[in-house]
Amino acid sequence: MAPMPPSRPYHHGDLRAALLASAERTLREKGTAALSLRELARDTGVSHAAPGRHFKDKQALLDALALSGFERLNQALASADLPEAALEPRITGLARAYVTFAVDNPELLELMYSRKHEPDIGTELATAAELSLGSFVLLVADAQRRGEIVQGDPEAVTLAAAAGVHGLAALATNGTLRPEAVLAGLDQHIHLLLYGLKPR
Amino acid sequence: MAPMPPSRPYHHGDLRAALLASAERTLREKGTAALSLRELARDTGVSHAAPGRHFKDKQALLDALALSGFERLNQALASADLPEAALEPRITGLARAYVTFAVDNPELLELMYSRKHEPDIGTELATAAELSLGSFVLLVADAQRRGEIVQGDPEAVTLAAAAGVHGLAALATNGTLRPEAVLAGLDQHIHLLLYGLKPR
DNA sequence: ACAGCATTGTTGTCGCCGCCTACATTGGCG
DNA sequence: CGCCAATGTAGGCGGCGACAACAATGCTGT
Repeated sequence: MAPMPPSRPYHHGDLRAALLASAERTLREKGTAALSLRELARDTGVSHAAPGRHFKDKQALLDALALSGFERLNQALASADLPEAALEPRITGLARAYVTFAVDNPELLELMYSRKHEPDIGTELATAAELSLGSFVLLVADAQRRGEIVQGDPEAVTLAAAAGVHGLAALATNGTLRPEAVLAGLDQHIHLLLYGLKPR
Repeated sequence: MAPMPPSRPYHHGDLRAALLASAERTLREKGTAALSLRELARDTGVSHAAPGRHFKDKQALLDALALSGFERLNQALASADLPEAALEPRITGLARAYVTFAVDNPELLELMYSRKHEPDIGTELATAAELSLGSFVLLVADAQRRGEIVQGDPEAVTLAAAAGVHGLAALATNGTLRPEAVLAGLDQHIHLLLYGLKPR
């Protein structure tokens, strides 16, 4: 019998993208710990060393995943922002977009914020991460200009908002809180953030 | 030549505790990823299978580490709480204790909140985690009784405070923010939390 | 005292992993 | 059209987690 002609050409065409797609699928289904380059290669139908041509090591693949995660998160935040809206609906929308992304991509979010990235891509990742905060920075700047928000160090004000939202996302993601409960209580949460815990 | 008599008796005495101590040291120095049962065994001077007698698998060891982490965190929070103090200094003290623990034990904190625990110890861990929130629950209850804090669903109010503090700790821990900067801005952060972002 | 047993530690092995090197195939450029 | 860089393959190395079979030890009941 003549050997079957290979159904797939020797060169894959876009192995890098295929690997990233498969990796993200595995990440979503079985978690970061279950991600192995060899299994990834098997799933993609290439040899166990092929991924090494596109990612110098496993961490490089994780970095690439994290980067694409930030890109999607930033896109989601940008789409959700309503620069013309009043403060409360605007920040609520941003927060909802952030928490929704977190709940939909818990493992990816953990990866994005895991403090173990290669130094070089680290700068690229840091840029993307700062861009995520960018929506909140803009919001605070606009609101301060309109007098809708307390004056004072914009960085501190932004941090207060971002930390609250990120903390909520983290607690919803790591199983401490039920994601639906967090999303359901989001409006109230933002209200408390804006009006404070002290009675007025 | 007669073989050297073993300097250490065949039975270690308290291998479990020794493993946990060594593991936490490694965790602090080289991170979770660098934790291997075999290296742990070597460092402790036992065979590579000995840890298996005390932890059924690697996850069981991680669970035990996380549990001890919660115990120390809860102790730190309990010590830092000043039930007689006014709201703002009291919550600031708690927040400082929480963030300080986070900054001093970043890898451990990540482990504590990693959503990958064995189901059985999971309940034990969940209990310990709820205990951590307990300090904040108490604080909110007291403050509501004294009228120092907004009325309404105590759970929502507690969550607002806890999410803010946890988010701050997370951002300080994962490299997004400089830990010193977070600790330095903590008083202001708590003030914003209490008085809100809206001008009064 | 001591036999029997559960506990705890050891040795050896299996399969999987990440990473490396040497080699094969391919596509593109001069 | 020939050469070279890019991309994929095959094989191997050391380390890992898990398991099984075996050995040393301490405990307990009589």
